[in-house]
Amino acid sequence: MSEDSPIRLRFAPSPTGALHIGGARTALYNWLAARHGGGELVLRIEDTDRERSTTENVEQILDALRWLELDWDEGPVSQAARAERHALALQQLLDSGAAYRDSATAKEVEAWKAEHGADRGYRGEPVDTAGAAVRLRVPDDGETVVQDLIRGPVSFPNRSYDDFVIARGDDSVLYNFAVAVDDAEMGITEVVRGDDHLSNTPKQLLVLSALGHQPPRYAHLPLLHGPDGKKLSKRHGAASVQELRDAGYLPAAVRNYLALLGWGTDDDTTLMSTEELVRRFRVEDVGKSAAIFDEKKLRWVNGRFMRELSLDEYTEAVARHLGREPDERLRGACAIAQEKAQTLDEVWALIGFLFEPPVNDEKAWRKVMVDGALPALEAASAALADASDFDPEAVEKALSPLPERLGAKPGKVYQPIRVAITGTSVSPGIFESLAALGREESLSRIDAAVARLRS
RNA sequence: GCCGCUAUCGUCUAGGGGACUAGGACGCUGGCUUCUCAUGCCAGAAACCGGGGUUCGAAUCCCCGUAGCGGUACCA
Repeated sequence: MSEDSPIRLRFAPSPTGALHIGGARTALYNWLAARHGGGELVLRIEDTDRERSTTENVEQILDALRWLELDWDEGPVSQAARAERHALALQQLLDSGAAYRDSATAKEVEAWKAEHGADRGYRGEPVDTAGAAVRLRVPDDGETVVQDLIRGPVSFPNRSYDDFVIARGDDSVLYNFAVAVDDAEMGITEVVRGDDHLSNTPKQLLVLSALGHQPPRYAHLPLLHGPDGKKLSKRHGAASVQELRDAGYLPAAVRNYLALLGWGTDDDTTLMSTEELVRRFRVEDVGKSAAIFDEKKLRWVNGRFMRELSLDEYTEAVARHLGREPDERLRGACAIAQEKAQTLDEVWALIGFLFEPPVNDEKAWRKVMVDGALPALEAASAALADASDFDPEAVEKALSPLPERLGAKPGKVYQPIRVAITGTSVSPGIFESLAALGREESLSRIDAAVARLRS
């Protein structure tokens, strides 16, 4: 990259629905490259397909970007809104003869190719019928070379490309034309996008050259696949950014994990703050091969980020996810659960008993409420009733003599208490859980369990 | 079909001619810690797609296969 002029990148999603993980990674890489290089990021919405480009779809993408905390310096600019600029550029090519009108149908193009060979692109004859599509003239000789930051030079023989259509019969322009014009006119210096665009790049280069524009630098990112090795889609679980949010992942963890999909730094750094990501990221270091999205590793990364949050940040995140108020009660609950959850979604299973009656886990009851449970609960009830105080330390002090006194292993004493107060066999530490529940409610739940065991 | 891209543990990757007995991370297995579940710590199993070259020497460079993926629309 040249050091003298500021870089300018763009993220240009087409609003065909939710922002998928692949698109999110492309956005992230653009953002990281812009921030790393002290450049600018433009958000452009590729909405020239008016059928699919609804305002809801655009809103979804903006939402996803905001949730990921990826900001942009300019836009969102609508590609469709730049139609006059496109029309001007189109006219320029028509006037110079670089493009021409051709009324050939798909069938006729196919027939032409059958006649001229499979590796030969279609070449049409100009007609002056209004309402005919506009094609760009592609040379028969030579090759068009994409200087790719990730792959190096990639050359494509010109003769294998059709004189491709750049505008429909109604003169509305097509993607490969609009992109080339917009990138040039918006002063984009680096185009960082998915690998699926590599084969389209020569077309954009041809348009740029016909228009007399300098091309930007390109970087084509390897695609993301699902666990089955196929292109990532809804079938693969959390495939969109909003699904990631709903599953209880933290934006910073998602950024860290996504950055690692196709890019690595040294041989032993995995967990990175966003500042560190910005500092270390270079498009040139992105790998060449497709990566598989692995939610297991995301979960681990997320768990690490969750545990590093301050209690206030943690409570805030949990509250937002649960749709509750981040009050003192929730804060106390979070304090005893923070070490145990990998996603925000898992927190409720751990702390729900503090806000609701015990759950009804029959399996846990049958497993734990066996011989010895009744005396243990009776003894615990008495000890807790007599406890001097009810903070975790006092509760522990009251309960810890019980196993020895009853001649039982600690688990035989604590598990029945756990099932009595939570209804299930998994919870935060038993002393902390009792203290958080409070003496009155704890005793009432333990006594209810005693009553049920006696009946 | 044609044009193109890619190929290291199950997964993400480091490595770019000798430092490779191929390193790290997730996951997995075992152990320790332990009131459950987690966490944390320790240990272990686990890979250079195949074949030819080039070279004293190839995971690394070249060629050919194979496989996967992308493009090939008056979609983006």
